[in-house]
Amino acid sequence: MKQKITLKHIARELDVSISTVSKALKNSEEIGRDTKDKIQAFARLYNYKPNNIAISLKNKRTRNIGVIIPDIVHHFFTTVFRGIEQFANTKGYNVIVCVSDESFDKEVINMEMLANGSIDGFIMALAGETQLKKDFNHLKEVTEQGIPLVLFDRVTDEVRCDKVIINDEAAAHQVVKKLIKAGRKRIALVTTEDYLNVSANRAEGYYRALKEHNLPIDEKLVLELPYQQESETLSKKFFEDNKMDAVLCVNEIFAVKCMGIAQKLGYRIPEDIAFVGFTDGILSHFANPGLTSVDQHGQIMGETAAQMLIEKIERDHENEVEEEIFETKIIAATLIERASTPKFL
Amino acid sequence: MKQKITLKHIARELDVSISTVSKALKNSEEIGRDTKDKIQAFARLYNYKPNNIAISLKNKRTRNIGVIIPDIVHHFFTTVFRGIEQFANTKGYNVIVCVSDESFDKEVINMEMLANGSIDGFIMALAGETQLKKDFNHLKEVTEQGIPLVLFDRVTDEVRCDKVIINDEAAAHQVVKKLIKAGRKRIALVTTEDYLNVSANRAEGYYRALKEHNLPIDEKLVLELPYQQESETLSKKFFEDNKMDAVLCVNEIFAVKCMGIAQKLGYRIPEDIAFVGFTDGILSHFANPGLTSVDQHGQIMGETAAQMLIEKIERDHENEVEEEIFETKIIAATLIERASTPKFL
DNA sequence: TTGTAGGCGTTATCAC
DNA sequence: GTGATAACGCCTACAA
Repeated sequence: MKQKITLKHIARELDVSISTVSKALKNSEEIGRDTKDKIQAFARLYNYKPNNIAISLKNKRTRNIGVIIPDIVHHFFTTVFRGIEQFANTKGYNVIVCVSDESFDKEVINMEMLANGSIDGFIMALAGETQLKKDFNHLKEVTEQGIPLVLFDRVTDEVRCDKVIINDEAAAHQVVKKLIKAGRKRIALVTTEDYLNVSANRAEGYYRALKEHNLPIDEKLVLELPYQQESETLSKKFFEDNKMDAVLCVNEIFAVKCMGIAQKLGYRIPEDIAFVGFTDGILSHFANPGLTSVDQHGQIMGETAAQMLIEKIERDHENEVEEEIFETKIIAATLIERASTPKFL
Repeated sequence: MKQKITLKHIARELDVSISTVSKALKNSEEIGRDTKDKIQAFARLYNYKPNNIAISLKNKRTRNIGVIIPDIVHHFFTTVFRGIEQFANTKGYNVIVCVSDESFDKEVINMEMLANGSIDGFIMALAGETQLKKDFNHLKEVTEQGIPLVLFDRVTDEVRCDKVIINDEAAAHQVVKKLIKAGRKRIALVTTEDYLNVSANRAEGYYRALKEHNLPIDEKLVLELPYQQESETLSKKFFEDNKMDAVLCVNEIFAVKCMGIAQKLGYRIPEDIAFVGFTDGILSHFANPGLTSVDQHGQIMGETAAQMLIEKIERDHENEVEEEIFETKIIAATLIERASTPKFL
């Protein structure tokens, strides 16, 4: 087992000082040709690589970015993560991921852990519990310490930091409008409890479109399902009890489930009922019929977040002074049309 | 912006030495009650937290584990990752993820990057390109440096290290046997190019079952699809040109695609053709009909890998000496039966 | 051209 | 009881 070699080892072997070695390996002009050659050859031979930790300590920067997301087994977050990872990598950053599991406590613990020097900045989407609790002190502490933070998707107005979101409200609004123009009149909404800001925004877009077209708002056509739990009976009852000709779901899982139920009840899709989901993932793609779905461009969101974060990190590192300017970037969602809706114009 | 406070700051403020502060915060018996109280109170007030990087440098351990996987937007890997992350977290470890994107070069770069002090050990699944190239020097170097390594799923015999795999061969064998017992005679296999060891193993199980039951092996019933690429035409032709009554696919995406094609061609599932996939993910669950699928227990695999790795890390850290004993743990896959197959006994 | 010294933040050993 | 010192591995301003 050949241990990692350090500057000290090289210095001892070659009988020079540590700083000479350090400079030689940086090809400094200060050092003489022969010594440089000798040292560089030796370093190559023993495959010397500087120790990241030591450099981090010295430079007070780790080139790690911390990502905290509610769930990793979830297409959207996974996609965002890929965007973050890819962009970060091109800039020489590594990514440390922690999963909050929708739990406030885990989010806090993970943040504190990483904030003690492990990372140069955070990218995160709030846990459901955090949004419910509306307690953002852990975020505020981190930003007060001068650690850059970028929130995406699940964000809050109560923390001053950079944000990346999609235009949920507008996307939902546009979808419903298209459904109305296609002649649908009884349009249902299947959503989660509304403490998730994204669901709330999508619901608003839904309501706005109905109002604009003078369609009655029928609360019976709005179904709230528990987030990430089976609830077959609730949804079944919903479709048995109500007549509708279109359904907007705030995620693709709800959409695919509901399509299945509707199909079992004998409805034809999209002739009798049209379906639209959010999160254009693998399910939408392979559903039968294919599910028309709002693509949230997770990867772009991730890249954008990573870019904003890294820019801030590097700016902080150069200028001591810091004018606190925060941006919120909005990614435009796009509708992917498939067979679960009639052709829109 | 209140900067992070260090031992030094506390020492200066309270006019004691750094080592006194360090000891006081560890509640050392050496330090007097009053000084301890004073220091602890001050530390709490200013929310002192030791700097992870400094501790890492001192202790030569980071409490980070490096995970390198071919793809994160992939249900199986995601599930494994969740297992790793959860287990690691309970043991106080963080996880740094790098995605190799099936590329040999990226795998090498990422490994080298992390190996320079950023992590205490690796968990990884080999990139497709690496398996094709059969070049494992980067793995060998890392293990020679004494960094623990656990391979999972995509493993190789050429590297001596701990491994976690599922019994792919046996699982495929069992599935095919069940299909035969259910009266199926022309059983097809849809697989990837065979440099992916998992696909190769599954194919072997398939062949073995056929042989054991004296069924002819018809190479026309074996379809090799390019990994992760659309290939609608290839598969369509396959179903048009061949008669079969069952299909085993090495992943759920292939299975769902094929089911769709078969359905369009007018076959009833499972009456005319039964379908079984590997990777019991979201697609199998929501497919129509539900896809019978081999559950690879990704999460358990991840937990197991993390446990093996962390045990080795901690053992290494205590005993200087190291007897090189490597294990390969085999996770038993289980078959999740759904509507795409006839009821098995 | 090369080396010394100090520091990044922490801990452990040993001296006072 | 408390503090000085050295060390982890690296970098750099300054001396020689």
